[in-house]
Amino acid sequence: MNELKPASEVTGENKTPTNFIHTMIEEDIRNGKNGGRVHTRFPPEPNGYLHIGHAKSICLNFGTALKYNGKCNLRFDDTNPVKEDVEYVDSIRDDVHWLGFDWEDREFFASDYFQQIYEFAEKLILKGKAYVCDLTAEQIAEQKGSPTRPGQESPYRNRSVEENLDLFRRMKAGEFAEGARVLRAKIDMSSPNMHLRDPLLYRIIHTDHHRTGNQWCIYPMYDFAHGQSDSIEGITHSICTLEFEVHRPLYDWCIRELEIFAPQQIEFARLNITYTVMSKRKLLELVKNDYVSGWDDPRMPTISGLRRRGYTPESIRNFADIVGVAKRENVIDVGLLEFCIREDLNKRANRVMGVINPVKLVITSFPEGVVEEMNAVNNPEDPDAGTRKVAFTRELYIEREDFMEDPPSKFFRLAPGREVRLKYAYIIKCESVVKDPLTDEITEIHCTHDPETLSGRSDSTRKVKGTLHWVSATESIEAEIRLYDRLFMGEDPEDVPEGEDYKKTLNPDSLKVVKGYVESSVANTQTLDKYQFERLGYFCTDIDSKPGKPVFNRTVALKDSWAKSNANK
RNA sequence: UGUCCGAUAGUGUAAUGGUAACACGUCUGAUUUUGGUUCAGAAGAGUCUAGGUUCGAGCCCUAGUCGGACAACCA
Repeated sequence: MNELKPASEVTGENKTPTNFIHTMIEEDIRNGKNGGRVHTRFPPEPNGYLHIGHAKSICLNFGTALKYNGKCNLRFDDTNPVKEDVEYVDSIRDDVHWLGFDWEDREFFASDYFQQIYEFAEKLILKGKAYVCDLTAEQIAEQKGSPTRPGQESPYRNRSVEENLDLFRRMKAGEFAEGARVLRAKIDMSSPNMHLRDPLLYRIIHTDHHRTGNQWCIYPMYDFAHGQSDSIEGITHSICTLEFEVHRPLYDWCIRELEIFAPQQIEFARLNITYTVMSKRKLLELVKNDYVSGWDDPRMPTISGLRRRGYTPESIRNFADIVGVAKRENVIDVGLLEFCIREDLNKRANRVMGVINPVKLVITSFPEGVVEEMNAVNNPEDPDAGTRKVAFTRELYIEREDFMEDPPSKFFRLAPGREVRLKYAYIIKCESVVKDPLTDEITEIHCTHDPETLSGRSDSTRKVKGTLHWVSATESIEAEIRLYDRLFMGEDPEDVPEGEDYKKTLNPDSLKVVKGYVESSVANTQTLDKYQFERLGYFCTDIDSKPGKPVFNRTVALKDSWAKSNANK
């Protein structure tokens, strides 16, 4: 079910998500810019796990390349050794791949270009466009001014080319302490754009890099690495999120001063989803402080979390298509994501019966010790999925919510004196209930069955309002069921009273673990197998699942118009 | 008091000077051995405001309003 398809089959061509980026690209192609070539890149920093917002970017970048017969590179933007780690590199590779995209042999690292970028820096120094500055971080910040107030020029701004070159080379040689000096671009301290006020290009960091080890002790800043990397790779369209819009003049400045190939940076609005947070910093905090079990906790909006939750790559790609690409800030209703996975799983997931809040039901008219094999359809949406047998016995479990002693008129399920069909089995009638004398809790429901109504029989045409799922009390297997709800209680977790923190809005009931029973056909279930538990929702086998002791995650519940109409009252 | 960006049904996204469409959501009804699916249908915006250009403006221009981004040796 999750087999990887070639990238060429997964998206692009047939779907036409017309958006402003594609409009721009088509114009570039028409004008013969870059010889009509389209080359994009997905440039994550390996300092955390990818989330659904990255998925949107991945689909955009790889999808765009596919659509215009171009290429898309995977490039790790690893210019800050103190935050980055190989663990993240590996997870990013896995996630992009799992989503269904292939970067072939074009896996790059900004750190691959450190030497080249260093030479770019020397070139700038030689041109008199960069200088070594000895000010402290605090002093630089102070002299930067504010958006409405111009900055002041550094006293080191007019060092000679020779002195700058000498100092920069000694920075590289490790002669100076961390933070002692930086290389700065010489642009305009009174520019209305803060990023043009002599931005930092290089800083000294005496930390081993996950790829280059101790080879370097100076590292380029984002602004002096990203555009250069794009240029080196021949990226034609460098797609990024809105917050980099103000960086674009600097991006262009560097390219122009360096006189190298000029990619075009295009910005789009990042994805936001209701009831979740989408920043690596916050997600990292949730992981580090054990608010969740890890980056792949099924409640996390990470790709690995969604995967473990039971989402399919197809559903996520489709979601990325549906939400569209634009420049205005947006918040997508999490219901749309749920729609996408239901739509996909409805077609693909086999049905199975499982009871997650069991109450015993005894068919008093059915003989003891007899096991009747009922025929069940695996997937009504897919005739090729075939059928299976489900064991029916005198004692069964049904869902506690499927019985009411004193039901409202619109309740179609079981109640004293009422009839329902047991799916794939008989119509039964409730005769009595047994209660715990102490708690008044119903412990057993006693019913009789009508043997003439066996499912599938030509003469079993009697109609009843309700059909219940069930499981044999003796032939089913016990399972751990993990029921997930949204991680945060409020639509916007950031929307908290002054001085409070988004973590205050964490939903204490986002995970409920229950013991349930499932039909024995799933005894040999494998990790990530997906099912629809009839009438309940879509479930997927968790990595914690063991043979004989299955564990299922609820991916998403089925739509429930009954529950909804009740909730509205 | 700065610069940049944005503003279209509840939420998103289209409409590229010709009279607002699609998806999700909502609401009906039909079918259904899943209160699922499917099918049929409905309601819901006159495009932030004010001017202007034009035969004609959601699209172009101007001003304003509101929202966002920008002052990390992060990316």
